[in-house]
Amino acid sequence: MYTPAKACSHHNHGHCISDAIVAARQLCDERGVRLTSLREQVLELVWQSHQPLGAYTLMDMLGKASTRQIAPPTVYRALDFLLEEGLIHRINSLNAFIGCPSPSQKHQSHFLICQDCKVAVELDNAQLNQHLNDVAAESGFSVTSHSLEISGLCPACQTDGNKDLL
Amino acid sequence: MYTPAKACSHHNHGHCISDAIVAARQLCDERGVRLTSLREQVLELVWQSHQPLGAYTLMDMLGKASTRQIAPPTVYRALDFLLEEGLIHRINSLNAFIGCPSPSQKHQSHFLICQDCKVAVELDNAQLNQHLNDVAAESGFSVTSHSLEISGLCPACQTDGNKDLL
DNA sequence: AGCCAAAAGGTTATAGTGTAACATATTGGT
DNA sequence: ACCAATATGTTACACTATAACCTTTTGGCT
Repeated sequence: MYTPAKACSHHNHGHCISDAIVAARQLCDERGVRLTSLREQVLELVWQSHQPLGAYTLMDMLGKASTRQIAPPTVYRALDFLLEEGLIHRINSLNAFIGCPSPSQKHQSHFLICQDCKVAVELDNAQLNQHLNDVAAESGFSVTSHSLEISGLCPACQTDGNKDLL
Repeated sequence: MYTPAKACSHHNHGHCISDAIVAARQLCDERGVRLTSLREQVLELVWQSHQPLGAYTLMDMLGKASTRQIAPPTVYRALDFLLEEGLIHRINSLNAFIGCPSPSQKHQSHFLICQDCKVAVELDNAQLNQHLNDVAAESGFSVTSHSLEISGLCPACQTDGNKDLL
C-alpha cells in the first residue's frame, strides 16, 4: 500500500530508484518517446533522495559522474523532458525538482515539504483536487493547473529531539 | 461585499490603491513598525494593478519615479518588510509580488491566476484551509505555511474573443 | 550499407532573480 | 545634542534559467 509518509521513514531507497527507472522506461516506450541515457541519468539523480534537488546541484552531480563538466542547458533540457512526461515535478517554492512516484497518468500533484529534513512527499488526493476545482469555480475560474506546496514538519521530525542540534 | 472576481472586472482601481495605503498606514502604526516613504512607494507600485509584479519591474518603476536608479537590495528590503507585515504576498510560480487586500490579520492565502490577463485574485477560504490542514494531518504532517496557486482563465477571459488576437 | 531529416546534446554567452557585505543616512529616545 | 537602532545606498556576486548556434546521434528510407 502506498503511504505518503514512507519517504520520511527508513526504507530501502534502492527500490524507489529502481522502480522509478523501470516505470520510466516502460512509459517512454509506450509513448514512443526516447528516454536517452542522459535523461535516465538525470532521473536517477533526482531520485537519489526524497529531497527536491536544484538544477545546479544535479548539474554538479552529472559533472562528477562524468569526466567533463556539464553546462546548464544540458541539464535543463533533460529536466524539461522529464517534466513534460510527468516523470518529475518542479517545486516552485524551492526552485527544485523531485521524482514522481506515480507517473503513469498525468495528474495534479500536491506536496508536503518538511522544513527540517527537507523531504517532499507527493500527495494525489482526488477529493482535494475536487475541492480546489470547486473553489475556483465559485469565482468563475476555469482551472488548467495548480501548485500546492505545504510546508511543515514530517512525523519523524516532529518527535526528533536531534532537530535542535541543527 | 468582497467578491474575489472583482479584480477581473472593471472597477475604480484608485480605490483599491488608496484603501491599501490607508490600511497599511493604520496597521503599521498599530504595530509600531515604520511604513517609510520608500516602503509605501513600493506598496503603491505593487498595487498599480491586480497583476503580480516582479522585483525588477518594481525596481525600474522606482527608478523612473525618481531621479536616479535604484539597486536591487533597496527594493528587496522593502518587499521583505511588506511581506513580513502581510501587506503583500509572493507568488512562487511567477517570482512576483501582489498586494494583499486583507492584511489586518495574517492568514494563509490562495490565488487564482489568469493565464490570459495575468490578474491574480486572492482567496481566503477557511474551509479550504481546513481541508489542507486535514490532508496534511492524515500524513502526520504539522503545517506551518502553504502556497496554493491555481492557474486558469478568469471569467472575463473565458468569454473574451479578443484573447485569440494575442 | 549509405543517405537524410529530425531529434538530442554540446557550447558560449547572457538574461533574470536574489543576497552578502559594508558604508552612509535617518530616526527616535535620552 | 548625542547615541544607538533602524533604514537605505552601493558594490559585488551567487543562483536560476534560457537564447542562439553548432555538432552529434538516431532512426527511417532507398
